[in-house]
Amino acid sequence: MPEHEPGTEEEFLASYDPRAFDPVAVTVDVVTLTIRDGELQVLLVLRGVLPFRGAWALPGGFVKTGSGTAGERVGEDLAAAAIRELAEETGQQPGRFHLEQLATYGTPGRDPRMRVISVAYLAFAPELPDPRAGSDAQAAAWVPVGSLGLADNAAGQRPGTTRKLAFDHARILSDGLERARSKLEYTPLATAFVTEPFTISELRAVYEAVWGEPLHAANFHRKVLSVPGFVESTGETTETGGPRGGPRARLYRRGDARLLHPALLRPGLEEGIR
Amino acid sequence: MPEHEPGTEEEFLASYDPRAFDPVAVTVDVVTLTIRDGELQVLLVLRGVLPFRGAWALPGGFVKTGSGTAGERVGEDLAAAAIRELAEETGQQPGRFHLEQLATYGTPGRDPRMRVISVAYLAFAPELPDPRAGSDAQAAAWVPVGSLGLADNAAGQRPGTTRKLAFDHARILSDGLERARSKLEYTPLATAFVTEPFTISELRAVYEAVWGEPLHAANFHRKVLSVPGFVESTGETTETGGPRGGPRARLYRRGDARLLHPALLRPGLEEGIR
DNA sequence: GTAATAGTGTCTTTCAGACAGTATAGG
DNA sequence: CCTATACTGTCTGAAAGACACTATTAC
Repeated sequence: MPEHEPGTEEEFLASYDPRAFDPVAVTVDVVTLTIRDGELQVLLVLRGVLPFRGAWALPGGFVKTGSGTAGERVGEDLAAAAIRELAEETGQQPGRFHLEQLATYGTPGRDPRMRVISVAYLAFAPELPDPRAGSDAQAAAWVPVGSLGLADNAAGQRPGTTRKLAFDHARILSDGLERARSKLEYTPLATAFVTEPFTISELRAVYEAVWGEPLHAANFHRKVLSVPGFVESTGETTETGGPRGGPRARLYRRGDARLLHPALLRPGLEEGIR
Repeated sequence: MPEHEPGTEEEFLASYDPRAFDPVAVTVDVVTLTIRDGELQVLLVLRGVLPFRGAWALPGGFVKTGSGTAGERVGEDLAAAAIRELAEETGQQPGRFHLEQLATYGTPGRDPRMRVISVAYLAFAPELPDPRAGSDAQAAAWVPVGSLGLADNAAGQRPGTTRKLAFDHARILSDGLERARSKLEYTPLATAFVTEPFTISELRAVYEAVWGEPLHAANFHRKVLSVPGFVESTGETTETGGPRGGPRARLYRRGDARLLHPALLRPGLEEGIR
């Protein structure tokens, strides 16, 4: 780190050498969640290159840092890199997802190649067509999270069919799932998993899939409608009843609330996590 | 990125050149909050080096990435770097703080020297002695957050006395404050701001300082004691009454709950953030 | 004494959850 | 017909907020 102390910021920056640093790489990894076949699924890629060739991993890649130096705005933003990775694998245009930063993972040795800092993002998507493999990937697929046997505290796991994820991606996915479960409680993000217009039952299916437990249909219905700004009625109903009978359901679109008051508290969490 | 496809992971890693990447630096910045003189304060340093010499900033510095290559576990973990920075400025031993990762900031141009990815951490500290300046800093001080005129949505600001922070540290601090306000609701983290044993009034003062509004003393008292695992009684009381009279208060220590059920909801947030 | 604070009792309102019941659809 | 589902009514218990009140200390 240069310490010759020029007088002005301009002089200082002109004489600054960014290559004096040890090599580090910055990547983004994206946990993309959706509901398919009534269960929570995550977008994974089958790695086609080393390291971890042949293992499943979260889609991700290196952030384009650019080669400019002082003051030039080169390279891409972290969120932009996440959107790019997501678009590569799903073939969807960016605007369709809710995307938020999850956490950053930088423990030495987590990538065998070099020191890698991974900024993980969390995306919520409505039901999408089958993914396509991007570069460096042999395949991309939606995988039920319950089939991954993650060591977290949610219900509905099948530890038998564990598929080992590359790097520390099991940990990242686990953190993403916990964030998703938590955010359903106090934000209207469940609506990011459905396409408009949607029924209250479809919304309930989202909660049941993410939380991994059945909810009381009648109380859920009343609760959703009583939270201001969660959903708003379109005045329409579905064309037909459900697949196994029942009346036509009313249709709703997303409301304008960004926080749910009061929140939808997750059941089964009553007696404290001590 | 080499693409000559050796057969095994070992061969691949041996031929991998980490220096083929554009230069990026990774830093940690720490938002350290405490309660002093009944108000929420943040630890800032007065920068003694360029860029932004003479401006106040969050304490932070470059992560030691080490120069090892394939597979070697060199360099320091991100959290370790945050603890190191914190210890440098406060002179306190690490274990006394609650520390958690806040978010990562990597917009191109946010640091005029080069592309810098900053992993921000959030620390909660009990009342501590005056800080000392570490390297690269002319001074370090506890600064009331209300005096910084941040553009956030909390009460009790004085936009007149704005002190401009270096880099995008105003944004980072603002995010940290919002995280702190939110975490007081559903976790027992308020206890990280007081020294054991503490009184319910001291705990209430923490909530009032962080949330920036007075709370109903009687209801707060009953509420805290009714949440299982939040605090546990020591059986002792204070030696004397308060500075302006009143009976001796009972003393408590931290309970074993990690989540508050039911939560202490923040008032004034009732009508939704639409 | 007065003023301030610690802590308790109790009432009202709100909300979550349980359960019953009605109406509408598919088969 | 039977069954499944959408939605409403109503009751109970938990909890938040408001207010009144007592007890204990500093001054």
